[in-house]
Amino acid sequence: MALKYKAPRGTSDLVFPESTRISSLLEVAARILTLNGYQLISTPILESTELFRRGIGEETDIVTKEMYTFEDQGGESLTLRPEGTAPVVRAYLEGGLQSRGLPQKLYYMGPMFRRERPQAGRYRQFLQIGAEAIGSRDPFIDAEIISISNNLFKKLGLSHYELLVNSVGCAECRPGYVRMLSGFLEGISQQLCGECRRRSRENPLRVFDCKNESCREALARAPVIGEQLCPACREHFNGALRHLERLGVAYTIDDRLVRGLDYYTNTTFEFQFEGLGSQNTVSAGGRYDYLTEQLGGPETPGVGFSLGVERLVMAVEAQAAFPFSPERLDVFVVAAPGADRGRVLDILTAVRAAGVSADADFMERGLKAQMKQAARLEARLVLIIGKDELEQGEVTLRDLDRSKQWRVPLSGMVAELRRFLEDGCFNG
RNA sequence: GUGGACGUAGCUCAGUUGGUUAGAGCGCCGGGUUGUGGCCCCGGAGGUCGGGGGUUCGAGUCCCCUCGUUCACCCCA
Repeated sequence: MALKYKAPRGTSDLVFPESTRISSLLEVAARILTLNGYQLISTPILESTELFRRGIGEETDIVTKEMYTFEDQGGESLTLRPEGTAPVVRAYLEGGLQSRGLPQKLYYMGPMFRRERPQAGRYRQFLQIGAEAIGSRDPFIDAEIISISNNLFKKLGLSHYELLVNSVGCAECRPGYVRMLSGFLEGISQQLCGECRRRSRENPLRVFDCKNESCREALARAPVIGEQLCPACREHFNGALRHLERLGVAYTIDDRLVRGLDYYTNTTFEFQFEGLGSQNTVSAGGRYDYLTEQLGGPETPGVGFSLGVERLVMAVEAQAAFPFSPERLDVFVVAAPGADRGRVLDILTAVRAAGVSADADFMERGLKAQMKQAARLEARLVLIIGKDELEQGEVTLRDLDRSKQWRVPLSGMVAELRRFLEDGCFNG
């Protein structure tokens, strides 16, 4: 209990069976992504600090107080990645991926790091699955990006969630809107909570996140971005919505939906779930048409999403029985009196070589304890070898689920194992 | 960064108005005579009661500090 070493705050160890659940979730996600033409990209967990400062925005919470930043021995400032989009765009530029043709459709899975106070659904190291489509401005690809999360949720049997979408405009229309909103906020500042007054100055769009009743009332008549979009943005947004409808993805327009990262333009979206506590966004993202330039590249549009795997797991646990069962051990080899360890090793090796998973006792336990171990591991079969079997050139197989056992000649052992594991019964 | 709740065996928890060697269930290890798991019975290992300080003849029980966990705010995946 008073252990000296513990996992750092906000991090955790993933052990069986959670570890296998996560890996099958990742597999399902990868399949869907691949099905949609996205290819895996893996970028370093470490990037130059400047990449995030420029990419995410100097004034964002992430950059100002949540990054794990340090100087390495050479005096270079590095940061544990707090998100995946900026690194992927950096890799796109650095690797000259545009020469492979556009759009580049890339996905990633891996840990992200943010130094926040942990709570339900929020960790300092967390897993994200994300995808980026770089090079296309077509609203169809916005819809595709959004539908991928939706497909994954459906595949996992999830239903109690809501997709919120909005458009935050572009360099043409957003500044005008922000000025209008600021003006409005000044007028009603008396009615706002201290927190909202601070936000009015620093990041006006965020006032819409306030849960305070009186603030919400005061904001009821606030100008809304949807009404201030320039014609191009309006058309783009409508296009994305039409495509979503065609894809059968249900959405709700939330004209107060604002995302925290500076790079978003046009389409933004969030999938919110019931029953997850206060961190209920499982997947979110949007378009970022200026990010590439921001990072020193040519003007290139892009759109993407990122999905919190731990939150996804919470959603699955809250709503559905987990749709995947872990793979069982096929065979546990038990040494009965008369069989030495060499024999066990020979059989183990032969069975494994045949592609059948197998394990055995490594604690020098007695027969009974070995049986117990086999049961604990939920092996489908126990293979017993002892004096009798050796004398007759056979092995005993025992079906733990049905408590039935039978003998087969050593020469036909592998074939019988395969037959049993396929048919699931002892008598073919 | 702010606030609330909680910290007793690997896990879930008991622990009476502060009183002698700190308990249960589950789990783990072993046994219940010949080579067989799950049920049952018996036995065993395992705790500086998160840590430090204080009050007291005496503290798991009271007080202070500290660390940690957790939930919420903030923010976000």
